[in-house]
Amino acid sequence: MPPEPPPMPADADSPALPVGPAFSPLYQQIKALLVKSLQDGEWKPGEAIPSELELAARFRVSQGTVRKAIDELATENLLVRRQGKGTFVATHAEEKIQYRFLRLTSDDGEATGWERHFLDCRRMRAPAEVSRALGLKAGEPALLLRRTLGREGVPVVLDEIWLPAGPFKGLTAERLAQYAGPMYGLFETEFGVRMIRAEEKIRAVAADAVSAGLLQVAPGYPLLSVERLSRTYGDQAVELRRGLYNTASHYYRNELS
Amino acid sequence: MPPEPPPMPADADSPALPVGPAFSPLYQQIKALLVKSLQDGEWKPGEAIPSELELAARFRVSQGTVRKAIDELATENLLVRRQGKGTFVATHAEEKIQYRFLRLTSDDGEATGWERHFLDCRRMRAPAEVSRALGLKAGEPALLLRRTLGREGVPVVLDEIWLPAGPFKGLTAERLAQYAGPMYGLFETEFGVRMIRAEEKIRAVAADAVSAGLLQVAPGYPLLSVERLSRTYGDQAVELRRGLYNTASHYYRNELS
DNA sequence: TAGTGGTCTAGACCACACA
DNA sequence: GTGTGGTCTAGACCACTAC
Repeated sequence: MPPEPPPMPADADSPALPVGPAFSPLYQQIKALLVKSLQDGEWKPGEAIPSELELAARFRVSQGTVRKAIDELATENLLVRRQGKGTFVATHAEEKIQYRFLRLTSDDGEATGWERHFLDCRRMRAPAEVSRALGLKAGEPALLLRRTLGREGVPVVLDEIWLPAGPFKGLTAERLAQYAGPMYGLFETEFGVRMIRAEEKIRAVAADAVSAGLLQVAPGYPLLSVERLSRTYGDQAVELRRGLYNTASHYYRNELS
Repeated sequence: MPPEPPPMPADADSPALPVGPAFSPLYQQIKALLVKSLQDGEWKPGEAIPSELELAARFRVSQGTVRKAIDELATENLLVRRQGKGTFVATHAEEKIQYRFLRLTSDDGEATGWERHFLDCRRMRAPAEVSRALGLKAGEPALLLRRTLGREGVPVVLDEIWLPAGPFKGLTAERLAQYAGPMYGLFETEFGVRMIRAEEKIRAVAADAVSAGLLQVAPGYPLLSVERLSRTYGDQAVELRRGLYNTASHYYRNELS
């Protein structure tokens, strides 16, 4: 559906409304069309999208307009540009930097990978708070997954992960254990769910008995509580996760500007 | 100093070096010139910089090239664009959103301001760790400032702030107390030090006796420890701060993508 | 050599703010 | 109305990658 060649504001259909004119630049419309193609699976994670000139021809706009749309999608990490090669759909699998969303760094800047250990994966009724966050209907089932991440035999992270049962039908701890690479990579390739962005709420809490046992610390030990709500295209929430981090030899890094 | 009008790569001066050609796009050079003008104080925080056309004429490049340079500085929060009005130097003072770098949010989304209380401001020899972070020479003096931020009479944040004594000569707790607005605003207007970006390292810790007293919690209570290194132009570190946050009814928010 | 993204230009017109 | 930033176009050339 090519938009009108002359860049006109979407014309007001109702003359005396108090709301704004809802003007939308062409490149924003192109951007929305690109997101729709991503959402519809026209291009899959890791694949190249058509070249800028092809897209310009398809949408009947100039290359510069397509470029601006892609630029924004690239800064939002939906796309990745590679000079001389093309523009690619971002992916959590096959990435050099694994665990794109995990902001935990070791005090000594070592780069060894994480030792993963899946505890269990149960299907159950979601608590009201989880249902609300994930937009589930009352009584709709969810999956509760627990796992740890460790370094040199010592557990550092304990994650409790809530997922809507529908899109993740067939997910088991065994399946996760045998998949090499980050969890979000498996979600992409096996369930077609792509994590685009997330919000985290961070607090300091005292370890309860269960968490203390799993993280090998004393009850009451201060832990970082990281509550993450992850979203896919269209800002739809698809994961609620609560991580407990032992920050004795790791820290959560953040950059401000 | 206008760069060469023909956009040529800075020509290789050493033919057989294994290093790259150090090609730098024109708009990056313009960007560097703009940063230099900011650093030299040609335009002060809150002021407007010249229009894009003026800058294009000054640097002998097209408006589009200036635009791209400004775009990047705007996304880095060094400049703020306001359609129809101009482009302005970012400031911590006179901002609608005060405390630009404080990522602490109340559980109920209330927007009441912070109650500030300055405890003391002492000039002293900086510990080695602080000297290293701030790039001070051995024995060079520093200021140690302590303060709390509270809501409804309850302290929530305890900050311990290290500053190089030189640039902040004359800073006292009294002066801070009588200044309305965020501390970084005063740093800008009174000392010409502008905080541009910062890195934070976040951990969970147990309250020690002193902190517990000041934050009105029991010793051992879990607190969020936020260590912030703030930088000014040229990535020079100018502040090392350690905040202890009571996250009983507040959380540190972060967005991932 | 061909194809991709990256840079740069020049000019037109639009949306917004302010006097 | 004038000046500002914002959008859009068309075309040229450069840098990088792969064949």
